[in-house]
Amino acid sequence: MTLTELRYIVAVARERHFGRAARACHVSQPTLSAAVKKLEDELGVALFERTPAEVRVTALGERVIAQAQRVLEQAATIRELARAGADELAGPLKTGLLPTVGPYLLPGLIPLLHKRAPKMPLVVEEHPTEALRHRLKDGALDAVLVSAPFVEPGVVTLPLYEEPFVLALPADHPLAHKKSLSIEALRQENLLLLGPGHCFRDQVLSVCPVCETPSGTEHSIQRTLEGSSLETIRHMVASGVGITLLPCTAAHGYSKKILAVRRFPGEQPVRRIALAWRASFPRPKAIEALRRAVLACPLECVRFLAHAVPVAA
Amino acid sequence: MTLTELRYIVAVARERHFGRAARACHVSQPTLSAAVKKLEDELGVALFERTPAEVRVTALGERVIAQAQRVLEQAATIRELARAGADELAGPLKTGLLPTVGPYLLPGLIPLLHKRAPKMPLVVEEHPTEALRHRLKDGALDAVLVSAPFVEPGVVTLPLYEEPFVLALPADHPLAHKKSLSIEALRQENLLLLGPGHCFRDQVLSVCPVCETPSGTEHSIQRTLEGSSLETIRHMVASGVGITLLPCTAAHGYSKKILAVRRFPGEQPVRRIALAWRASFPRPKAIEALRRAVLACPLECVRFLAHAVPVAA
DNA sequence: CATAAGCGATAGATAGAGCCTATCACGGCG
DNA sequence: CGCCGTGATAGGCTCTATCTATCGCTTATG
Repeated sequence: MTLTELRYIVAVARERHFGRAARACHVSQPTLSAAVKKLEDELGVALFERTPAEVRVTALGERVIAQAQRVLEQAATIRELARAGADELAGPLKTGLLPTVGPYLLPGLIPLLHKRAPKMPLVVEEHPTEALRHRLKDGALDAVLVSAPFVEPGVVTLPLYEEPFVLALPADHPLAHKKSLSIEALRQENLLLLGPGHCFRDQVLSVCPVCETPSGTEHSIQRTLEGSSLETIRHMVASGVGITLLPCTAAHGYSKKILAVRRFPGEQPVRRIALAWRASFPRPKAIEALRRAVLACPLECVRFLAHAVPVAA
Repeated sequence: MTLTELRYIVAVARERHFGRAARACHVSQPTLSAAVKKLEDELGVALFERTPAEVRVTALGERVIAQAQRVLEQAATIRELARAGADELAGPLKTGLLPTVGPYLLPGLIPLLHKRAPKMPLVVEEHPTEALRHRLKDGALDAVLVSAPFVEPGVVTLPLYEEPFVLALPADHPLAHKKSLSIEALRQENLLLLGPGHCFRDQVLSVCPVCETPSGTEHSIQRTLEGSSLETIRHMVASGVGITLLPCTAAHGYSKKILAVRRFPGEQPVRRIALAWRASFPRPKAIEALRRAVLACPLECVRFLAHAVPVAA
């Protein structure tokens, strides 16, 4: 039994005439006759009674043809489903990003993407790098925004922008007004840090000066704040608890009279935010739309990498 | 799109593995891969995301496969319909017969046929010959029992039995006891006749003697009883209104003290009852069952023609 | 009554679809 | 680094869906 054969018997039943039915199906009359006969043989029943005057549908044929029509309708809805879903820019895109990225990127990204791909809602999750990696691999996420390097077999990674780290400190802190600023100057400062697992924490530690201690090398005086976010740390800095390094996109929002933000001179510490997706993900246009939307985001302090080349691991 | 392809994608979705799905479908893995790809190309969408670790069903794929399952179920119903209807001895057989046959044949025929083909109810209509002819040709009836000759293009006719005409008359009628009986003796009798359109009326007239009248040749004194049946005529004969000729199967039922029934000696007038059906009717076994059931009917006064050969016009 | 026309079935030929085996490319794993 | 398992690809074969041409039957018509 084939869908073609079902189309043929429905046509014959409708036209009550093999020749007309064949024309309606755009095949020759022998083709249609043979197909009908083949189906009748396969089913072991006569669907039509051929008389010289007319083609009559048997009692059983009526039921079979009604059912065939149902099958054809259902098959047609498959095509409709496909047509409706053929647009890669339709349907939710499951996206994951770092907690140190989301709050500062999404407010600009979401409206942009909604304008460019209105039928593609962005479903967003925030997780640390390793959770993002895992959820990307097992299909829970379609795309992730992480900090480079991000190497994973079967995953394509594409850097989107470089984001300098800036120093955030209370407005009345001595370093807020010192002419020359260097990383070294942080050695004796009380540095507030995100909890372990946050890649930004590790990046901060890797650029900060270390100090000698009895137990070996240690970083400057620091307080790790478990379960906190950049936002809470910023509030704490503003309230005078200590200083911190922030991605530049996370530095704004406080009055300068309370919170001072300073760039480092010369070669600045940076992180490189990259977009990553499974190489096999079947909606490349959705990825591309997301990429372009990120590049168009109003992030004033970052350096966009519009012409970076995707790298597959 | 083919039903085979739909089967394949459903299997892949179920097994989440091309190789296992191929085994489940009893085809090689490349065959299945190619078929899935062909369907995806035709629909213009990706149904599966192939990763080294596993095969993932896309969001759209989920919907397409659910729909495909529905299509396959509906297609399976066609097979079930056909299987249930493959028995030619199942389903009603639309049968028509003469009003002068039905009341005398059916009481014996129905139980016999019900025993031999329990799943084939006999749907019965009584009509005059021409109405039967018309309804047979246009498919309203599948088989008819008529009086031969019955010639019709595309229709096969097969005589089943010969039925003598007998004389019915009041028990106190002179002819009821006369030793020698001949058709000629009816010349002056009051002959009761069915209305025009009944073939039996014509058959009776064709065997009865005619008498000369001023306006030409006419039959013996007769009364045509419009809208009547053999039954009513028989009652009228019993009540003494006149005499009549009856098919022998219609002669029984009255006490001999009231209604006398006499055969004619020698060559008897007869009618030949035949079974007729469209040559193209697709249930020959149903016709054969009906034929055998008629031949097995307890009609004591008829001569069965068990070995007659079907004749197509 | 013979001829012509209409219809579905049949015959023979051809192109394509479906299927196979063998092999490749790629990632995972010891 | 080589081996295994996966799905994709290549090459070849068979079957089938389709075509054109024709037949056989029935009906309409001169």
